[in-house]
Amino acid sequence: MAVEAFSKTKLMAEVDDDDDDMPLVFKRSSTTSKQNQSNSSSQKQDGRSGRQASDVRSPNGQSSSAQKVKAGTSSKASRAVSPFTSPKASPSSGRTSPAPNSRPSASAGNQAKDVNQQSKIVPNEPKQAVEPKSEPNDEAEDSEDDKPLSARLSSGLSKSNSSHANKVLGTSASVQKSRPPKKEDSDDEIPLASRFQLKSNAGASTSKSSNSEEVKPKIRQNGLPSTTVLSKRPPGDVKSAAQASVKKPRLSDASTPVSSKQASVKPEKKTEDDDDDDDVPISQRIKKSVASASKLSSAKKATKVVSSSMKTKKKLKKSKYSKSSKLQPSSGEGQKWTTLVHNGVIFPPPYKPHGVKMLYKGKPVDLTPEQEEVATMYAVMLDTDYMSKLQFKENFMNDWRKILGKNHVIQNLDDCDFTPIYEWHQSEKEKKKQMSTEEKKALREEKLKQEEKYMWAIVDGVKEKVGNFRVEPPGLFRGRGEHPKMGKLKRRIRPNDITINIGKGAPIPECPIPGERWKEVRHDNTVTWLAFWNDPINPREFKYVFLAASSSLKGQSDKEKYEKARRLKDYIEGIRSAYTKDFTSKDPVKRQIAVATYLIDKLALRAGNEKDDDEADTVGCCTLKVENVEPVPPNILKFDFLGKDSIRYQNEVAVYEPVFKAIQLFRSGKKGGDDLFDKLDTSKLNAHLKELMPGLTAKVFRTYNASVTLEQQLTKLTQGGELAEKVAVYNLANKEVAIICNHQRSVSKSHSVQISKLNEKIDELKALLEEFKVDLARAKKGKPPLKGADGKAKRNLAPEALQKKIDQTNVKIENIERQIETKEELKTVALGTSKINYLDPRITVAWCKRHEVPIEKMFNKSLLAKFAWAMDVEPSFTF
DNA sequence: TTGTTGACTTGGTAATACTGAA
DNA sequence: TTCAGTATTACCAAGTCAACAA
Repeated sequence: MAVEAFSKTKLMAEVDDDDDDMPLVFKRSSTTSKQNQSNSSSQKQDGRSGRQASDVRSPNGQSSSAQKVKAGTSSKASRAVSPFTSPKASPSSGRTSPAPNSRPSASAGNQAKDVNQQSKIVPNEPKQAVEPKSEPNDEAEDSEDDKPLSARLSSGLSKSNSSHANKVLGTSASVQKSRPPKKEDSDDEIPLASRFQLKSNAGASTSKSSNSEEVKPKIRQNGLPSTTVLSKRPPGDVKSAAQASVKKPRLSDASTPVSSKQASVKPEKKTEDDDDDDDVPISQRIKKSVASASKLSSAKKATKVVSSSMKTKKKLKKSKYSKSSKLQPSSGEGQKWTTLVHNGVIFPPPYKPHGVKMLYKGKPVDLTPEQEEVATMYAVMLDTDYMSKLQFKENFMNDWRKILGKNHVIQNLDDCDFTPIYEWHQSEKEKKKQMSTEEKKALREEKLKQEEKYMWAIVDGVKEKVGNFRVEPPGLFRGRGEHPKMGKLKRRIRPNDITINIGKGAPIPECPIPGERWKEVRHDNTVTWLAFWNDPINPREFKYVFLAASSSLKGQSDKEKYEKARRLKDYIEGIRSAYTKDFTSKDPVKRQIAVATYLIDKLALRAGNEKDDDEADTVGCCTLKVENVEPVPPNILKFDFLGKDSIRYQNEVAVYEPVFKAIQLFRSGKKGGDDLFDKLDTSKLNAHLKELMPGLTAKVFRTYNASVTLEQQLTKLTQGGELAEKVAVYNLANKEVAIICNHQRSVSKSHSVQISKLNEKIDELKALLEEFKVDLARAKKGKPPLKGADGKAKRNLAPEALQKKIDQTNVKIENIERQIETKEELKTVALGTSKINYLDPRITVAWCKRHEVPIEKMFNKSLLAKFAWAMDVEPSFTF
């Protein structure tokens, strides 16, 4: 609901009126529709124990050590079922052994195995790469739990469409020069993952919606066109926002006008591959490949439209909107807001000493409140996996020692016993849990009362939720993977660490700690943060306070992200043709760029920025090490590395021969820890991508592939039926995306218990079933039923009634079995991440509208708020 | 040209809230 | 009403990427 324009001097608390209880959705309902219309060597191969709890995510809760067991331990390797691979596989490629224990005794299909077990692909005929030979999928029924997520995707798919699943991981553009891709054949818009199964559905999607936003001026929610976004000012720079407007525009920004040089022609359809034109920039080559002059002219037209729209913007600014009494957002270049009012941040309460004494060499020790606070931070982590990490303990002790002082009795962590504090903490937790509902409610209300004023900001007169208004409390740094700084003390943040960003003329938030003051107050309207402080663990980095995901600012940027990914669809064919050609380029840089782009496109790998020594040793595409990619002749690449958050990525893919050879070449003469792409980094790669499409960066491919996959899966799998079936279809499609993106989660602690319980239920039902069968046989002979297990006599039922009971019990058993199956399948797959970050919500909304599925079934309250901008999309929308 | 910095997005897990069966 | 299982939210770590500085 829109909030009236608000006096800057008014206190925030005053506007926290009734509408607080209103749903956050459609806050600016009057304008949302407008929006929619417009617009290393040290990386151990085996010891990847990075994660806490289940460092290397095991699907069955087994420890990472179990996963260290490598090739040859698996009795039966899983089949090549990667979305990008052929299902044809040979045995014994398993890198890790299946879980030796803790498996539920479910049916074979449900049995949990090691998620990291490898899949293997049998090569295709290189020249027939697009249509490789179909191979029998003789082990398709195998459990998939032991496969990497990426390898699991197409197992289900291959069952339905094995011939497609047999494709080599490749570009849709044929590698054969003489065979230009035919439009009707081309499924370039679809990631390979989806293409395997979706080809048959080509054309099934509805017509593209009228969302041709690229050529329209971007409209902000207030109806004003936004203008080119400029660079941001570093926090250290205290220049005014006005000064910021002289900075050069960001090339990547979607709103940046396309320069004539940059405006790469949409490479819709290629005629024939030219001769080797390695020396010609790819963008030029794409242009060259454009089939007709008409397309060229249309591209020019598009550029013109963009520029004319820019003119329109200027006109609008001058005529209509500049007269407004209130400055409009986007009225300045790079400007994110015009007025910004908020109340700053809330600090965690000061430490309250508990007085519980820890033991040192068996004796209680007196600690000062400060020393006790740090000891408590450690004590509360006694039941975590960090306790098994030497680095954590060492870092903790080093920092604690500084607080204890040189001559303190405590000298050695091994002699410390934190159990009394741990137990005190547990009992406090328990007490809290035992509180009555009323007490809990009262506490909640008290907290809300204290925090209420920090929860909201007024941005350009509209009340918006603030995301993280609470300052991070002190604690021990919980770095993921083998983070070198884990266990270090994250000191308490004070007001004089914090820089506030607020509108000029807005009341400066009162510092909540008496006698202290903010470090700095700025009025920078080119950024969206409300406050920041330096990260105590890595002082060169910052912690920001932003608006919540439901805010218009975030929504706008979200929408731009998806629109950019959507634009990639128009360029993808040319991009794929271009990199395919460069696989064999004489220029080693071009060759590396081509192969890297291919991997990013096909495997949804992250870009892979360089990392410092004081960070966990993880990699992305550009930082892959030689040891992370093993070529297995004739054309298999075996990937094994730790990606973001130290999550292991394992996959085996069949690739085109030129890619395979290129990888072999990149590896030659290098050691395991050397960079595979030694002539490449993310900035070079992204600079190259921008030549192909304005604003294109590596991460756009992830969004693109995820959204395309979702759409294609939904199209393919939706077959009507009950609501529950449709929901299941959506979740299945969501799962495919999560697998492509390698979104893993650790198996919940209660998973095996839950499975056991379900199995017990099945056993009970089966026993019952047997009884019914006996009774039925007797009833048919006119005999009474036998006594029940409890010894009591049973009712004499007619054979028909007994048959009905048998049928009902069978249905119950089937349902539970399905439940087990779903639980097993999803136990290591995180569906939420892709939904929040990668799937264009308009695909979901449009699908829901087409199939009469309530959107609430797909999006929870916060997602509905986050995606408010997508809610009025036409049912015919296609990505 | 390369390295650094700043701003923002992405991502998994712990904590908390909710829900339905016993 | 309790409790277990599930869903949601909060938290904060860890990425990406563009601008800027050297």
